[in-house]
This record gives sequence, structure tokens and C-alpha cells, in this order.
Amino acid sequence: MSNSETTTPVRREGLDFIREIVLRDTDAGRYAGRVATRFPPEPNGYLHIGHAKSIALNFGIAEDFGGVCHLRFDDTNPETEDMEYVESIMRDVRWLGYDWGDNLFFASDYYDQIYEFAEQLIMEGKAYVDSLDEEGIRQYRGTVTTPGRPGPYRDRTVEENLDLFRRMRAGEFPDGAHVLRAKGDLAAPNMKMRDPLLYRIRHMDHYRTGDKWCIYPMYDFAHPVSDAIEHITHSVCTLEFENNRAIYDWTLDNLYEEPRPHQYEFARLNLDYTIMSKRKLLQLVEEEYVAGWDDPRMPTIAGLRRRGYTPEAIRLFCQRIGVDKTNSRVQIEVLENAIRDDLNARAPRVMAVLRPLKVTLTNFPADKVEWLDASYWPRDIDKTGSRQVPLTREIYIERSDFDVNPPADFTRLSPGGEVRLRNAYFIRCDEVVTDPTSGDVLELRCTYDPHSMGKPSTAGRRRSTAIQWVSAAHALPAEVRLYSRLFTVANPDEVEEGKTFKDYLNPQSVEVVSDALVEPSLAAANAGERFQFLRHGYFIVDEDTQPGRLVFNRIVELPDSYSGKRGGDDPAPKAEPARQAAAPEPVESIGSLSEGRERARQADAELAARYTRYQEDLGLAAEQADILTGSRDLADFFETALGVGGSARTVANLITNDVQRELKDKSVAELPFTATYLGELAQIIDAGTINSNAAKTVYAEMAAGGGSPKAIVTKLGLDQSVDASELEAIIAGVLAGMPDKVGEYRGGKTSLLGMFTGQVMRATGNKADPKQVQQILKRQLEA
RNA sequence: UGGGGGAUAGUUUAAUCGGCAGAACACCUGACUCUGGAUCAGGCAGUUGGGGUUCGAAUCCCUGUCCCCCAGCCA
Repeated sequence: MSNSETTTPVRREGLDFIREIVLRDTDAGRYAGRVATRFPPEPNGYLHIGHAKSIALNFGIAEDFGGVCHLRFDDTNPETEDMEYVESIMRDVRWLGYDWGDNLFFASDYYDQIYEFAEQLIMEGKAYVDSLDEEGIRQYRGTVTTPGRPGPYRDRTVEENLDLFRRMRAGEFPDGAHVLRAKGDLAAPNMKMRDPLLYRIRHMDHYRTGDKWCIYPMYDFAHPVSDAIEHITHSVCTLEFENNRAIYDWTLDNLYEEPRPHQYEFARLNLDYTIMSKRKLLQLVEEEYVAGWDDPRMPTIAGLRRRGYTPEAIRLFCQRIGVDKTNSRVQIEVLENAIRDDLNARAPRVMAVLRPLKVTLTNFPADKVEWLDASYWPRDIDKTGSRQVPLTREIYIERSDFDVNPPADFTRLSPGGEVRLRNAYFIRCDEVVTDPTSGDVLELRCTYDPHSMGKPSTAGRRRSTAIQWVSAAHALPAEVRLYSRLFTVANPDEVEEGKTFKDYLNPQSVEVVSDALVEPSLAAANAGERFQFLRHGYFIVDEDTQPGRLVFNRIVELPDSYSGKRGGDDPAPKAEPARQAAAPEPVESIGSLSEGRERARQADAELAARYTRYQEDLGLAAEQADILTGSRDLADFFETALGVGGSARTVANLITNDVQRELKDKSVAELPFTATYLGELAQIIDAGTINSNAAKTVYAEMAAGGGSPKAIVTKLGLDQSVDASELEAIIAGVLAGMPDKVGEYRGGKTSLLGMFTGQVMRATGNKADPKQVQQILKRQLEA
């Protein structure tokens, strides 16, 4: 697959936004072209499919850009972390096919360094020891709507802070007595910046550092520092850390210099019919709703592995779901389809009968065994290899492949009907033996057609499915575990009042078939081998397999368009009436006025007067007048620009549409151009010196600090007109270069006109008049 | 209610100075088939609502709506 690809980044559309950032940075020579990412799990649980997305992203970026990806354990909380988890995580990452080389790190290895940084911040007056208890800290922190306020310990001297902090480390205080906090802003709208905690006291052995420490750094402090220590360039994490980026930047701005690591966030994976919370998964394990972290129903990597998923399929899945910042839920089918796509070409086909129905071939000699050659692969898979399967007088077929009273489109066996035995003969059902009391079908008595081997089903013989079967005398008994979704609802995190996610567990998530029969070639199958049981799905030999006792897990079913068509287990036709309810909704936009600007006018009679005047005297729309009179600065700017001589409409358009963009992060006073320049621009637009397209170019230059619009026009030669005959020629040339597109246009795809216009405009250096261009374009195209 | 982030077919996503709304999965049709699988061909279907700027808006401006995150001494 990707092995043959080069490690050179490919410039192409569809790069996810993080790779785009990395590409931009490498192009700009930031970090001297170096790329270093990291996957930073906390060893407090097993990895799941959501982590696979992150792993694939981080290691994938490193691969694509010829960089490295570190595996770093973010182990700063001694309460929950354990070596068992470290080992499972390493096993899973490796199994997924990623290699961290020598770059295995632990945040706990940096404790000394992190501590030194903490002292540095204290000495610089940027951190302090707070002795408030938890409740006190909460009180002083305020809420999302009310600002926090400084607590009584915030102004301790550097000496006092340092002394206290050192004594914290020395173990002089009990848990919770003090914490180290960054001196942020207690009134910050971002709650995370209200003096975030950097260190807490925890008298507890750590699984790696033992009893060396009794104070432990918080994530918000340890993480950026760890990144910086490892010279990470791009620190990628999930969306819920967006607010934490402020602390990340605060920390590194105080401790390091650019180029230092920067954090970027993407949306974590949500998969339908499963959960991704480590806490909840742990609950399922501890409360024994599942058999363990590697229960085949679990979305953990270990569970998927045991289920029979391949690393390739999981990587394919990660590739298909993409990376973005949109909160989304991925359909489970995407995962299932990935494993089917992978296994279709990899899993040999064999025959297994899950719910056996005995069939006696009455014209087949009782003591005869006919060994038939059966290919492991269907003809569309480019592989060879076969095994021998024995046919005898007594065989078993799938109960569901026989129907006493079949529907018209049934292509399997029914009384008096025929069916093909896969890799063998056609048989006809002559007699159905039923239980006289229950009416259950006990056995079928059939005759086989000895001349039908290898013959197509044409010649009057209606098309039948080729059904799987096993010889009664040779079949191997097997236990087959049929897994399906763990939860009954798509989103188990969304619970009804009074319920928990556990109330939505699917009681039928596993069905154990203990008396299945498989063909004898499977006798030597080893744990971990995968097969397709013809017409059933993909299966893996489970590690519970014992000599003489095969155990299979169903990885995924084969799609079945037949049962789908007949409305199998998921009927629910799309409700149509909803359409009506969700209909019109007469939202009349009155262009409601922004509160801020409204307030400004209420507080300033002059602004209010201008608001009226702009509409009545200048003829501006209420919406424009509103924007222009949001502040004195802007209104004055408008009037100064207007004084140059352009029309009110043009000046207003320029300000309300273009200047607004600059005003998002600048004040009027900080604008890189003067009102007079803007007025000049309006003037030359009104005068027809430049077209609207060119006007955008000129404005962009001005916004970049380019100076006078007239000078820009001259510099770029935008005032030179293109004469008609010249334009005709240019247009003819453009059209001649795109005969296909011209054909499409003439075939009715008139939406291409915009594309042609753009091409011509570019060819003329934006000097042509687009209206004229389109006029000529249409004439030439319709000629 | 403060701050941060997000919204393109049913789903996940693409569209690099404003210029062809493209793909995958799902679904539907047909072809083919010793798997009601696979494959192939075709089809359905979309820019969060309203207004503005422009020859031209998913993209720029204004204004609504909806969703997610933040008040752990977890990460």
C-alpha cells in the first residue's frame, strides 16, 4: 500500500487542514524544515479506535513530511496510571503499523526539568503558591458569566512563594494544602486563564518515579513543556483543548523562544453505536458487561484485533473519515466497509454451515467419498490455490437455504426445486421429512445430477444460488461467535432522563453458535487466521481455539441485498410526513441592527443624527447607515473619504464590505490607509478608470500598506484599457485552448461562463471590463 | 448570560487571488456472477436561514438560527 510511496509531501487538493499548516510551515522554513509530532496518551486505559485516528494523523504527518513522531506517555497523574496500560498502548501502536523508533518518552522523565521551570516562573513573579482549598479556589474563580477575583495569597513575595514551593516538594504539607498557580487573569473571559494550576501535592507513589515526588505537574503545564523539551513542531490534539491553547502559549512564551511548538486541534472521532470515553469503557470492563478490554465487541484496538480487524483496515478507515474541526458522527458502515475491502482480497473462501439441515442424496452411493477440488478464491480475485472437499451421501446445508414455501424471487432450495451445491452438483429436493408433531423440517431427501458438475446453469436450468454445504461424515464441529453492535442506539452518550449509557447496551451483541459445522480443511487452522465463510461473512480463528475445538469470531457480515430488499432487521421506512412540518417558516429578515451600534447612537446624538441623514440625504440603505454610524471614528472616516468626491454609494460599499474586514482586528486609527486614499479609490471606481475586479486588487494592495490607489493603479497598469479587437483575439485564444469546455458549454452547461470569464480576466491582467468580456464571450460561444 | 470553536448530498468530506459545487460511504437501477459477495455501468441527492457587495459568492460584508467545548488539585 503506502510502502511504495515516497516520503516527499505531495502538494495536492484535499490535504487536511493540519497537513496544510505543516506544509505552509515547512515551505516557510519554520523549524528549519523539521517536522516532529507526538502521540501523547495517558496510560490510564486501553487505546480505542478514536486514538487510532490521532495515531494515524500524528504518525501519518511525520511519514508524509519526512519527520518523526514520538510516543510520549503523558503520565502526570499517579492515581490512575499503570504499567499495564503503557504496555498495551505500545503493543497497539506497533500493531497498527507505526514505529516511534528511539523516540519513546515519558513526561515523568521530565519531572526535574518541569520543576526547574516552575521555580523559574516563581522567580519571575509569574507563578505563586496558593493556599486556598478546593472550594476557595472555585469561589474566587467565578463562573462563565462572572469574573473571578484575586484570592488572599496571590500577592505573596517571590521569596515566600519559592520557600513554600520547595517545602511542598520536600513533603512538608499534606495533600491539598497548597498548589502552584500561574499568575494569569482572574477576570479573563477564558476560564482556563483564571490562574491555572501548575502543581498539586499528591502523596502517592507513581508507577515510574515511585516515591521520589509528592508534587505532580498538571497537564496544562507538563504538556507544553514536554513538547518543547522534545522539540516537537506541531502539537496536535482534540477540540476540547482549544481553550487550553491559551495556557500552552502562555507557558511556552514565558519559557521558550520561537520557533517553539504550537498546538492545533481537530475533532475527535465519534462512531455510531459505540462509545469512545475511556472512563465508560473502563466501566464496561470493571462491571463485566464485556469480557475485558479485548472483548471483540469493544471499540478498543485490542478488541478490534481480537474481533479480527486488520491494521490495514483501521488505517484505511482513518484515511476515509478525514480530519476536520467539525463535530461529527461516523457511520459504523464506514468501518465495516473498510475491513470488507481489505479482507475481500485477503481471506480465503471456505464453507461453513451455521444452522445445519441434513440432506440425504438418495442416488449417491452410501460408502462413496468424492473429493472435489475447490478454489479458495472467486474468479475476480487474482489469486490461486485450492483444497479438496469431500462429498458424501449425507451432507448438511444451511437451514435458511431451504424454504417450504418460497417467495417468487427465491433462488435457493424448495420442494421439487433445484439448487447448486457450491463446487459440486445440482441437487433436486424430492422429499421433505418433517416432524409429525411439531411440523419442523428434519431432513431433505434429494437426488443429485451427476452431469451437472462445472456446467453453467443455463440450458433450461434456472439460475440458482450456489449454496455452501459440508459432508456429514467429515464436517468439523465449531463454536462460532456472532457479534453485532454493542449498543442499540446510534449515540449512547445521549441518554434519556434517569438513564445511563449502560441502559442502551444491546443484549444480543453476541450470539454463540456452539454446533456449527465447518469443512475439514479447517482442521489445521491457527488462531489469528481469517477466512470468508461463503455467503456468511469474514471470520477469524479465535485464541480460545483448542485442539479439536475450533472457535471463530465473526468479524463482519457480508452485505446482503436480498434481505435488505425484504426489509430485514432494520425496516423503518423513512418517515415522510416530517417534511411537511419542517416546511416554510417565514423568516423576514429586517436586517436587525446590531445592539452595540444601536447603543452607540443612543449615547451620541450626533451619531444618531448622521444615521438618519445618511439614509435621507445620501440615500444609503439602513443597514449601511447602521454600520457607518457604529462609532464616531468610523463615521468620521466615512465623511472624510466622501469629501474626496466619490459617490456616497461607492464609498459606503467600500467601507461596509471591504474595510469591515480590516476592522475585525484593527481600530479605525490603525488602518493601513487613510480616509482620503479610500475616497480616491471610490473616485476612480466611479470615474470608470478601473473595473470592480481591479478595484478589489487595488484595495488589497492598500490594505497591505501599498499607499495611494492612483499610484497602485499606475504601478499595476490597471488603467490601461484593452481595446475591443484585442479583447476579441484574447477571448478567441482562451476558447481555442479549451475545446472540451466549449463543447460542454454549447451542450448546455452555461454555468461555465463564469469560468471562461475568469480565464479571460486573468489573461488581460484584470484590465478588461468583465461585462464586455461576457458579452463577447457569449457571442463567440454561440457562434 | 461571558469566552472559544463549528455548520457543504442521508453520512464523512473536497473546492489553494471570488470563476465548472467534486469524491467516498449509504441508497436506487441495470449488467455480470457457481457467494443475493465482489466488479462494472448508470441514477438520486448538497452550500444553516435572510439581506448586501459583484458581471459572477460555499468563499467577502451585515444579521439571524442551530450544535460542541470551558467554572477538576483529570487529561
